[in-house]
Amino acid sequence: MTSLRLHNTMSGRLEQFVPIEPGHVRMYTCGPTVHDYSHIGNFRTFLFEDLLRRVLLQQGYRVTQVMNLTDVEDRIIKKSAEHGQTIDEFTEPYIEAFFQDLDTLRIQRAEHYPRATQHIFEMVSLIERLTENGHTYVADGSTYFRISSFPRYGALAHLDVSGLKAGARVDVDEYGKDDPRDFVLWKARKPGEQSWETPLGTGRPGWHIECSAMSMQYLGETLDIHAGGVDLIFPHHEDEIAQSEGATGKTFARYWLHAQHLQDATGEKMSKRLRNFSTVRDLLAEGYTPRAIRYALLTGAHYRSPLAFSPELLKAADSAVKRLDEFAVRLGSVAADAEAPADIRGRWDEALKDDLNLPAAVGHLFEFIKAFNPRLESGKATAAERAAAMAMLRHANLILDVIEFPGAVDAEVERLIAEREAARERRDFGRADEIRKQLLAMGIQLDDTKDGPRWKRIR
RNA sequence: GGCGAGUUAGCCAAGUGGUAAGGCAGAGGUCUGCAAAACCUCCACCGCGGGUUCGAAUCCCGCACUCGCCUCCA
Repeated sequence: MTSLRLHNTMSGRLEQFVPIEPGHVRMYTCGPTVHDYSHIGNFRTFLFEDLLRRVLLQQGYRVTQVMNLTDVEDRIIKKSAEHGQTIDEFTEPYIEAFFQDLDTLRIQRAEHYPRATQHIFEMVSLIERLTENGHTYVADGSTYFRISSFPRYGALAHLDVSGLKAGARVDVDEYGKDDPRDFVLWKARKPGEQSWETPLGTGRPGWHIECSAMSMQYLGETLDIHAGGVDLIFPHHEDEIAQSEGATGKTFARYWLHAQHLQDATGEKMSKRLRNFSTVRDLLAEGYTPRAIRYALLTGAHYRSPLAFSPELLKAADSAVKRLDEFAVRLGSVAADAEAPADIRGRWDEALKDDLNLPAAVGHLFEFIKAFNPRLESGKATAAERAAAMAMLRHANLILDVIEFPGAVDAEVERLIAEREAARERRDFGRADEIRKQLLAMGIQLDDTKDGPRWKRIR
């Protein structure tokens, strides 16, 4: 029995996970910028966070998760203006779509989904604290964070920021920073932009400050876990650390977890800019099932490895998921109160506790199924063994959430199957085939086995 | 240029010292009125070259290639 180990970006290694408050995990997960539909690359990260959440819950922790909705930001300002809409009018459909997609992929809801626009005051307060601590300066009506006032800057990304001088890749600033590496906390209003009147002046918050302000409001000044995609490590999370710790003097987050990117089939990062992405909606329209998408993104690779997304991956996922369904069907109806076999359950749990190694866990699960099948086939499996196997399947499904277990017996279906068996008995195969077709139309696939007919729902 | 990750079968992928999990696809087989499904079996010289070791996919050195970050980005 070992405890949960997680890879901490800050240390660059696996660490035992121990929350500040025993039994309770406070975690902050960076959410979507709602200027468009999130693509499946975004959802890979959200699925990784769902995996993390479920494993923590299964470990017996109470979890308080916060996921922000970034609803004020350059692209949103620009697009809403183009559409002649307020920020809220513009973002609302995308926020709705985001929650729909979460449901489609069976991603568990976080406890809080704070919106940036509803926490302007908290952000302003935080900036004021930073000013009191001497970390800020004002230029052209905008407030900036002075990197040089925070020596630890660069620790998370393991970047030597002294080399990050104004050079090839550091943007020529549009507002007038003292040092190109500094980042904006509060942006002065520009003509035509939606803005807020605050003690800092009329304007809007910079991108990074919302996460610091909202995480602290809902979770306190030190978080157990902060998670997101790898691309957020720098500068976003680095800036969050500077802002938060610059204000509080306390460690901002104890464990930093980052999911690797989803790539397109050619191995390039999936991104809005490259236009090489699909949305959940696209894939559904192409006929892929939600659970195939979920399974593919969740088990296709360990969360810290890049994953190349392709139709083959989805098809493989679809087949694998159906094989899990099939196993459940073959187990038949069993007692519901059984316990999973200790060995397979142990291997499954151990894999997950080893930095959420779901691909390995799934490997163990299929190994178990493979070994169990011959016993089912030969009829040697006892009722107790079948019940235990079913318990294992249900245990795994607490994480996977893709298996469709056989439903309750349907009287009409049973009647038709009996009628078909009678027809087959008298060798009236025309009638038998007719009934099989009728059942198929009802979404029931009938398979004849040597132990008699077996049916399952499809779709 | 700096930092980091990676290179395992047709595809995806686990595996950090004891002679390669698993999934998908493929081939063969069993079953079957037909069909479908299911089940079984088979399918890897672990990027290349050195080295350490009784023993290396796993450790060390070198090389090649890929990807990411260093700028908005899950």
